[in-house]
Amino acid sequence: MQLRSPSRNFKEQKIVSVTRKDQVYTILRQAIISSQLSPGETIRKELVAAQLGVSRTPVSDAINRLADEGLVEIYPQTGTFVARLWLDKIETAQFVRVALETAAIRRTAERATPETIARFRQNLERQRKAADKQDFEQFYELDEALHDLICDAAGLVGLREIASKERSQIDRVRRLLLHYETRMIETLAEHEAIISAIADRDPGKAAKTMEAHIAQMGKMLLHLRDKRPELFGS
Amino acid sequence: MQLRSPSRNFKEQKIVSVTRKDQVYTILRQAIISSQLSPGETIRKELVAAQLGVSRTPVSDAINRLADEGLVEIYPQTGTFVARLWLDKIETAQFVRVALETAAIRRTAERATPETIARFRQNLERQRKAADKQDFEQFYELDEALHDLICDAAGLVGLREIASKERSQIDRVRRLLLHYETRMIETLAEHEAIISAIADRDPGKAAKTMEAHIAQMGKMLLHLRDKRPELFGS
DNA sequence: CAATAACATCTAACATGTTACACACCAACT
DNA sequence: AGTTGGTGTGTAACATGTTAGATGTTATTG
Repeated sequence: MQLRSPSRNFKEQKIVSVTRKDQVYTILRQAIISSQLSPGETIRKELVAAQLGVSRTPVSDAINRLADEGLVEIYPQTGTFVARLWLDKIETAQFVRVALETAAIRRTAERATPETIARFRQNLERQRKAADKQDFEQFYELDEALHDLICDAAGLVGLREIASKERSQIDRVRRLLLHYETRMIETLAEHEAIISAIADRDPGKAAKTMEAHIAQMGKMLLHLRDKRPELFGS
Repeated sequence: MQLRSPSRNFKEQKIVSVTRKDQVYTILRQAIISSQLSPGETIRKELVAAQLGVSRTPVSDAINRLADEGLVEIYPQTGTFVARLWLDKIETAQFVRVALETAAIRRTAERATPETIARFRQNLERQRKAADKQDFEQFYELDEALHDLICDAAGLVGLREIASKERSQIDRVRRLLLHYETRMIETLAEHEAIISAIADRDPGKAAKTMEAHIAQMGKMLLHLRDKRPELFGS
């Protein structure tokens, strides 16, 4: 009857309520990005619900969110599938990624403290070790951590989440291109260029490297499409 | 029993299935951005469902999506509210907007045909007329249409949707700042600068204008916060 | 009288039942 | 044989019932 005063009264800060749908979302997202679930594969909500011991509702909610993110394709009254790879969408995601990241780097370069840069370098150090050991999993974990660090260093609330979401397509593609083992070295070189650029306060330099890197990735994607066309759409 | 072959068989192109949740989403989003629903206001799912003649399910789905978009705040087991204005989040949204838009403009400038530019100018023409008539509604409609045109001209699939989503916060703020009637003229000037920059293939020029514009908007937001603090969070 | 604990109330989260529709399959017809 | 139309099946979309928890209020206790 009496409406509660609009939220001024309660916790202003976002409560990190981990609901079931959040958990399901996290699990499925991880499975998709890590390619445990392959592009094109059917997702059976009911089965997922049973396996996770929840009802269909939180599963549907999680999948809706993943559909927004472009990680699953929902065909009404027909089925839900792990999103296939669409070259044009990947291109767009690359574009958005570069746009956001160069802007973030520009901003970070202006305000990075020595401690921040030290943290970057520490991350790079560990990346190098992971690359030496050919530890893909560890490498990509550090890779994402570095991107998060850069976003955080830009000092913009919520930027990390936005960037992470827009990157999800690309994160997935990267995992699929893992076996092209030269990638890690190249990626590492790119990261070093980015960090140098920040240290030197010359972000334009980093952008150049990124562009070249992406062109390279495009080529490998075409190669992958020849080998495994079933992963691709269109 | 037999799983249908994973989607290779059916329509590859996105089916524009307008489900109820899509409709509810569109209606609510429009209401929020146009400030028919004020920041901080309570949203009663059940009431909305009754008013629209649907069940609670599509309403919940739509609201979840709006929460992802940052247009509503959901407090579990407590209530759902039209998102209040958070200056730091608006700052982030501005950052993302500028990053995406300058990148898009840069790309568009490289590939814009005379026809595309003519379409831009036609839009500007109509904006000027709307500004003369003080027709806010029409003006902002054209404004959004121009941004869409620029995104489309960049030739990247899905970029328009991404940009539009990330802009929603800002679109809402703009409407709230409508009464500062000088805005339309300023916005129009900004748009003219952008289009000139594209025509001259000098996107750097447009970025400068945008920055100034945003600084101006920040000042007005602080003013609004003094006058109507209930619209703001934090 | 202040602090606190029990309670009532309202809501989102969750569970489950129902419906409508897209697609596949097969039969009939040209 | 290729095309068309009817039918069955499985799924997402939708409806509705139930549960858990957050908050405001009131009672209780020191």
